[in-house]
Amino acid sequence: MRLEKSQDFTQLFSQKCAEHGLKITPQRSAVCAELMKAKDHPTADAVYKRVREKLPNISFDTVYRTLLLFTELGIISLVEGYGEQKRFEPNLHQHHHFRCVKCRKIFDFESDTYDQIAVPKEARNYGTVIHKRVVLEGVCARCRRT
Amino acid sequence: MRLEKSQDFTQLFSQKCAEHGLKITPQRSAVCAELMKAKDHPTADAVYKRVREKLPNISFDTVYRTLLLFTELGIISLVEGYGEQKRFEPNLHQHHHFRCVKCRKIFDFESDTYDQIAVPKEARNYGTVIHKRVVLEGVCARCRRT
DNA sequence: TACTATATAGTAATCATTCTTATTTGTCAA
DNA sequence: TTGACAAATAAGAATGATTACTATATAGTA
Repeated sequence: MRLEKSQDFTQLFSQKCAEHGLKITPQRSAVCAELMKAKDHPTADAVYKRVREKLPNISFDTVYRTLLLFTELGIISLVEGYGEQKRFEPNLHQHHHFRCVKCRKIFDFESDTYDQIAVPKEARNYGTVIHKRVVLEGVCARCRRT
Repeated sequence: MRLEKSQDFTQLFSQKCAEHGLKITPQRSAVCAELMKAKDHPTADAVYKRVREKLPNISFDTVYRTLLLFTELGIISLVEGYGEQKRFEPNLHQHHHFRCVKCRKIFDFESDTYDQIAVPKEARNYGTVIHKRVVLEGVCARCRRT
């Protein structure tokens, strides 16, 4: 059975805090509550603006730290790639990416199967697709060894 | 027939410069030459360090501008996502992304077909896959209208 | 309630990116 | 080949996101 989002969050939040001996503060609860409502992929600044409606004195830093903490705890995640330096892609041929989450290296690979998969109707409704890529995240062989 | 990479670049570079009335400078040629050799997905700083071996007086700014220019011209591209503010993902269920290249909005969608596609052998050799996501880039319906 | 480790606010530092300006340099036409 | 000029460059400053620091406040617990 799939839990409701609000249950997911509240449950995960208290569970993870307990597990890691973290305090449940009004700031953390407020950030948690906003994430629960979020239907988008907010930046730290966006979350800060929303939370401030409830807790006008909260600092940006606290929101930011809390978001990173929640990411560590697995309550939320980071959208792949964002928040790092620009990276340039000299390979213009259609290909896909394996990204190492440890060393941040990106490996290219080609796959006819991936190239051929159709764009689902739901996605087509969002707009015109220019480019399609499969992004795999994981730990590369080299990082796995160390 | 697939062109050699060096042909791609040199050809594209002169062609695009001519098309757009851009000057062929030693700096641009040097950046172009480095990209031609690159087998990775370098940051601007990495390209700068490499180019400086040939042109010790080149400024970081010039390398940076040149990379962005080449991206505009379609000689290279940007790896999707990198170089922007962190974005947090409150949706933990397996899903995929449609990203609008204009307004930068990200739309989630679910797809059993996408979930089920196997990881190709080549990619498995790179390391252990933790997460798999299809990233579609395009122009969303709202941006298309304006 | 009092204690203590943890968390917070406020601010400063860092890093990537972008902008500004004075100078230099390709390109093209004479 | 030379001169004119638009375009490009170097150097450094400005901006914006992120991270670090520190004194104060607070949640959790005995």
